[in-house]
Amino acid sequence: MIKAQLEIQPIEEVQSLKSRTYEALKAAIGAMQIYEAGAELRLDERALSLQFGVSRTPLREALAQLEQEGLVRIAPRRGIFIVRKTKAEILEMITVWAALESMAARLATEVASDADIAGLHNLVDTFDSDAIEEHMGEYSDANIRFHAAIIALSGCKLIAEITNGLFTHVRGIRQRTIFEKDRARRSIVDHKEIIEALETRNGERAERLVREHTLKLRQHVEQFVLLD
Amino acid sequence: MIKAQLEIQPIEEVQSLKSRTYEALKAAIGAMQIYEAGAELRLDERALSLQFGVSRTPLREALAQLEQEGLVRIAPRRGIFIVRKTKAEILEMITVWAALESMAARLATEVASDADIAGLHNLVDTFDSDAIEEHMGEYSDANIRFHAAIIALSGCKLIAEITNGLFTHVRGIRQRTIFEKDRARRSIVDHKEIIEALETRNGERAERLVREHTLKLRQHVEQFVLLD
DNA sequence: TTTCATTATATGGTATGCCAGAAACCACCG
DNA sequence: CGGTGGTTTCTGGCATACCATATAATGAAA
Repeated sequence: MIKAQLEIQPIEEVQSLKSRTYEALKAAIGAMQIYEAGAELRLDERALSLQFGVSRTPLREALAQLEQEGLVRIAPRRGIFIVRKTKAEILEMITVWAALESMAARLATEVASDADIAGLHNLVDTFDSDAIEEHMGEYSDANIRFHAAIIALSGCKLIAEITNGLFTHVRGIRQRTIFEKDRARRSIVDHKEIIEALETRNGERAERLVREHTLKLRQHVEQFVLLD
Repeated sequence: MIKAQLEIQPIEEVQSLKSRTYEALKAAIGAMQIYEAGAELRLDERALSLQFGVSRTPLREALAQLEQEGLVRIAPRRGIFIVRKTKAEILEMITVWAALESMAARLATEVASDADIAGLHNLVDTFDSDAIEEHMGEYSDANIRFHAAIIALSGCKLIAEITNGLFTHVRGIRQRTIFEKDRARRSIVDHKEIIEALETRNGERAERLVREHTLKLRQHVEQFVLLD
């Protein structure tokens, strides 16, 4: 079929330097191992301005946004510092995550289609075998995507937005978190139960399972992860 | 008891123009009836800069933060607009609120002191009488404070932070929301049940009651409040 | 040598000016 | 009278210069 229509391409929307700088900074901070001892947590406006090739004005606007988001702290005439979350704050984030994702699961039982729920199996069944410990990296990713999928199934954009924001902070911790073999295996069992609850449209149960699952993570972090 | 100690007052920390402008703008937007028909939603940088008596630079940084927070939308070379939340977005906010406050109630049963829980009675028992409809304004305030108190009792700063952020958006709606007589009365009954669940340290029940209570509000808004 | 005051410098805070794009306006032409 | 093209104006984006303060460096006095 020949297209007689003019190919309208979404116009090359060149974003503002502010937003591009914001994205770049956020990515850079995310990729940084800020919890390593001796990590350089200070940002230099002028140096960054040179590195990004933009003036200080859009850079500062981007920094103001990151400050609002809690990723950096701007100390007047002292410096700009990447924020290291305390363990207590991390635990609170996981708690909030538990609250939101469990609500998402409840919503999913009400609004998600059977097909969409069935799609969750792809993120779990793959790791059905006993050789979980050999695929820790992949499992970790699938784990993340599983939880993101439940949130997506709820159809609640706001929950997705907030948890995304939290993930930005927790991401750094996650890499330090070594999942013990039993945790990974138990996690898969949990996930299967969650899927079952969703499939049977059991909102109460889905909510409870998701909450308890995430609170297990909370307790694990509280007990075994060292910070500060 | 005479204080022999020097009274250390938190030094008059004159904040930056950026943060003061941020606060002022946020308050101004909050006080504005943005959902009135014909409300002026456009902000003019230069005009604001004159009104606040600051240059455009700190003003723009404040606006960047408000944009990050979702209160305004900055359209490049088009204008700066106060964001009007859609009804769907309001409903999502209430949903998130339900998730967070119910988790807060659960936490409160675990960590709050008996005395603090008992303090909740002050925010409910006052309106025990039948003449609720004559004190709608006060009840509305007490209602808000009741829910804020539960969140405070949880000890989770993050939940308080997020719900505060949501409140900024919902505040405008709240004034348009006319609580029917039955809703107010039923609300008080709910609150009493919630207090009882907290007092008996029944986490499951407290969580459920708070969730259902807030979801009632959600349904009410969905059904009766007109937006857009 | 240590300490404290002074000075220098570095760094974020703010003001200002210019630029580019979008919208409004207007005149010309069909 | 209506539409189209050009011009003006309005508005936010960005760069730059200067300012104020915190900190480092320095030197003089104890």
